[in-house]
Amino acid sequence: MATRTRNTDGALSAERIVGAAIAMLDEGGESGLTFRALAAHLRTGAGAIYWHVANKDELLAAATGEVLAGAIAAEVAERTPEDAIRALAGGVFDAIDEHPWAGAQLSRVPIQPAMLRVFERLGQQIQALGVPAADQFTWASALLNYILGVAGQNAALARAVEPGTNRPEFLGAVASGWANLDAAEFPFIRSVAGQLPAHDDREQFLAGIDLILAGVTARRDR
Amino acid sequence: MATRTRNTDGALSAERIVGAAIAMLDEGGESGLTFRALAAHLRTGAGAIYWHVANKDELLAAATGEVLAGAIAAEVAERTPEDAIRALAGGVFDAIDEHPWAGAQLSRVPIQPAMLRVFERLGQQIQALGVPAADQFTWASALLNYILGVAGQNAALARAVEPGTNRPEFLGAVASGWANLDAAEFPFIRSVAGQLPAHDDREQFLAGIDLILAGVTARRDR
DNA sequence: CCTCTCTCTGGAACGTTGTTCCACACCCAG
DNA sequence: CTGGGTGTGGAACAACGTTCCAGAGAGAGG
Repeated sequence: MATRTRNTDGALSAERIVGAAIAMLDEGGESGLTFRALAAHLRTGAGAIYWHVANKDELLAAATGEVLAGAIAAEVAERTPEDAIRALAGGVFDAIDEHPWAGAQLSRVPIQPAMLRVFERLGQQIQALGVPAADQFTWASALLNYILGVAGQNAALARAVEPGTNRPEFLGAVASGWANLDAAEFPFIRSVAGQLPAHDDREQFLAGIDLILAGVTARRDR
Repeated sequence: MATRTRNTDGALSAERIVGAAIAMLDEGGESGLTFRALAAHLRTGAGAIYWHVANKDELLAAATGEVLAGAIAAEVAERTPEDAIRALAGGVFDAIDEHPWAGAQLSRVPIQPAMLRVFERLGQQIQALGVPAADQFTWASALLNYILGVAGQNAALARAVEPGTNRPEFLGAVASGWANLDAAEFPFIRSVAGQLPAHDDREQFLAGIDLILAGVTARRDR
């Protein structure tokens, strides 16, 4: 019944473990987080970590939730529902752009607590837009799935680029590959290859959000 | 210079390996494919497989490409561009719904050859819809990312449900969890929880496609 | 003050994985 | 007949997530 907290300064805790995990994931990517390296980084053993964290999946989920917390905490209550959705989606994008491993996690597991909050916010704004009740679930899910798709592709790109080259160099190589595809079979991809290296990911992501929002208002007013 | 093919009947080949890999992935999910089990299934050793396949990533990519080939081969040249996009997206959905592991692969790696063909088809129909040149790349990417997001979530759900329960039972449990969330914080999710167990994934996916297409025509005619 | 117990630690050990290595069989060209 | 390239399969390696366990440390109760 007594105070069972023995938290001295240097003690292990779930928070310290998650924090160290985030640091290692940011530095070494998804493959940079192992229990051995994490234990070494915390100057302890692998077994001690399991006292505070059930397994690696839970650790990844906690790290992703932590990284997304900032994007979710942002206030709304201002401007239009469209702007609120844009701000929320942009915040999520910034988080997964800064921590690509979190994007991979989001698109790999079913909806987890942090993303459930995002879904709730999206749904509330969809409701505020006056969408018929029968369409709210489907249209909010469309927004969520689009966000998750971008999250996964962002992480995939980050994983593919990391070796030695930098991003524009990598995209330039992909673009020249696209430009050399068969002209009869890939006319569209050849025509857009030039836009690939210079395009702004965040801007393109938000343009997709706007496209879906345009569909929402068009269908609602049908 | 001579015919260097020694292909007798029981010999190993990349095609046989990919075929066996697909069978094992379909039966045991993403964790059901190991080089040892694959070697045993093919009555050979793990080392022999590496003569025909570079590594596991390449094997997964080939298996995913094979599974998507049918969806890509479907003809177009009929009806409206909207219908062509719906048919293509529906074909991709059917493939990843039947082989969830392929959906996970698509959302985990950068665009690969099979998906590049899907992107090409999407872009051609976006062009056929009369979309301004400056928006074609972005809007086709929006469609692709939405498809990839659904692919990833489908795979995540399939991985979460497999233990012993079946799908409606699992979704019912998730829905009752949603219904018991805090009323003040999660009004939207509580209001849509009832739709979760009975909803049709394919129908909802195509409704999302329609939503984006509505945005395309609305923005185009702005 | 002693001792019991519960929390927490850290390193060894286990089983499995992807991958590499290598000795060896097979078969066609010379 | 014989050499070398093509293909095979099983042993071996390094790394991983996870489990196990002996024990340190501190507070509670006698």
